[in-house]
Amino acid sequence: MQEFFVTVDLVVLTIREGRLEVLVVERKYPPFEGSWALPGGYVGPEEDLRDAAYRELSEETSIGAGVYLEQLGSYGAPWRDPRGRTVTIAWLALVPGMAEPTAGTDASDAAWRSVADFESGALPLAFDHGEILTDGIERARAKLEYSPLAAAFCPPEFTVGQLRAIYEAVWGTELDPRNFHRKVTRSPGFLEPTGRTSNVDGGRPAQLFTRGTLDVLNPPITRAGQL
Amino acid sequence: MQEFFVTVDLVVLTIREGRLEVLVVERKYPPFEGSWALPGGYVGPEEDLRDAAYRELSEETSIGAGVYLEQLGSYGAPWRDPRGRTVTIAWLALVPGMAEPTAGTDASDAAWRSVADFESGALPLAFDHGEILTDGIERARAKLEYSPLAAAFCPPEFTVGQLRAIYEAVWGTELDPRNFHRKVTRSPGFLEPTGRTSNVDGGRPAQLFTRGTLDVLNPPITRAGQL
DNA sequence: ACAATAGTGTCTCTAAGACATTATTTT
DNA sequence: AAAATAATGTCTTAGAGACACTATTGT
Repeated sequence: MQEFFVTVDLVVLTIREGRLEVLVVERKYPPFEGSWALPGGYVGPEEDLRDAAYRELSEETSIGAGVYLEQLGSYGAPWRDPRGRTVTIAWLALVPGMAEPTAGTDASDAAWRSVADFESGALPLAFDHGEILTDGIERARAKLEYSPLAAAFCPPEFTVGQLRAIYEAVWGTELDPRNFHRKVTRSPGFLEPTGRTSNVDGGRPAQLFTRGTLDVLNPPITRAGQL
Repeated sequence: MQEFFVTVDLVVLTIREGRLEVLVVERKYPPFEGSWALPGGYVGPEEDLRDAAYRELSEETSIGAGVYLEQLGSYGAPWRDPRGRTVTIAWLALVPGMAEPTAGTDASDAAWRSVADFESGALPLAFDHGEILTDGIERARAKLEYSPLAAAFCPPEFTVGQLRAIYEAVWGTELDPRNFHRKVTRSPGFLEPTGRTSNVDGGRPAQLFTRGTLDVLNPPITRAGQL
């Protein structure tokens, strides 16, 4: 009965300057020395999988509790790691835009890179991390449709305009501000008004909201068929 | 660096006599001797995860190629298996109703049991397989909404009535036959008419269809708000 | 004839998409 | 004043849900 190494790898996405970005680390030792890879590491002897993912996330960013973290899937092709038979459990984390990566404690320098660069081929990744990242991006894009998850990219209080910017960055589309406003404000439980306002973007001050308690958006926000 | 055992476990669902059923095996050795469990087993030294899942499925049922098989998730709580630190990759398989379980080649007797029994607590499962099955059932229910996956439960040619019975069995609801007919026949790519008809259920002969090429149903079939 | 199931059509209502208009701020 | 963004309202249309009605079989 074969024994395996088990790791967790993280697809950490954020929005910075209106772009969807991913956290990558530079590998300092072989294999793939000098390449970019997803952050991750070995699961501890008595550590739960989610705890391992959360620990790796804490080590690479300044992100604390309350981060959105969901399991993405497992990858275990026989030769995916030349050091030995390794199965990795990939996790998807969505973090607010102001999160800063931590300079590498464990043999890595972490940096935000744009997802557009990855998708154009300008950011090759070590191991099968390209496949994992592709799956993570698609998961995030799909989830925005039927869940209020976009708020996970936002600070605790945010405006409808900021929320719309999240959708536009993740989907790479433009959404009608008026229809979007109607949709999210009239979906009960999506947003909770705080009564406060913000005017950081110029123009009329916008109402500030916090995340509501809704967890499934029905009917969904569709990304097909709008320009 | 800890080494782990890695297994695959299968949530195999089917529809028999209008009921949603799950394939379970009786454990013949400790731990959990005599209990029911999900079918599964160890991943081979040079075996891909999907191949391992497919191999276990073939060993337990008469199902051949073309079965729908998707990864459900990984479960790796430290003490989930008393024999040692084990991570399992769970897979969801949907098989047509006539599939028969194979009497246990590897220390198990396989049987179909109704999901209703499981959900009422009448079918306790070994290890954390109850949690895995709960997740698998929910995944199947959710996927029927926005994918043409229900056809995976059907024989190669089927009627709209048979397809509707799948939805009703999986969701435990009743659907309006006329609205359902309109929905599935007017979703381009969902169904391909064969020109043939069937009248096994009495009444007017029904058109036979095969699965179409569609893979995402937009707009979805909703399970909320209909009786 | 009657029961059963298949299939079509019609009506209402919700919500998406397109877009006009007003409101409130900064420059 | 002009530009920018927020917020509300109107119109059209697609599609869900409810349900009447016709079609074609077996008993």
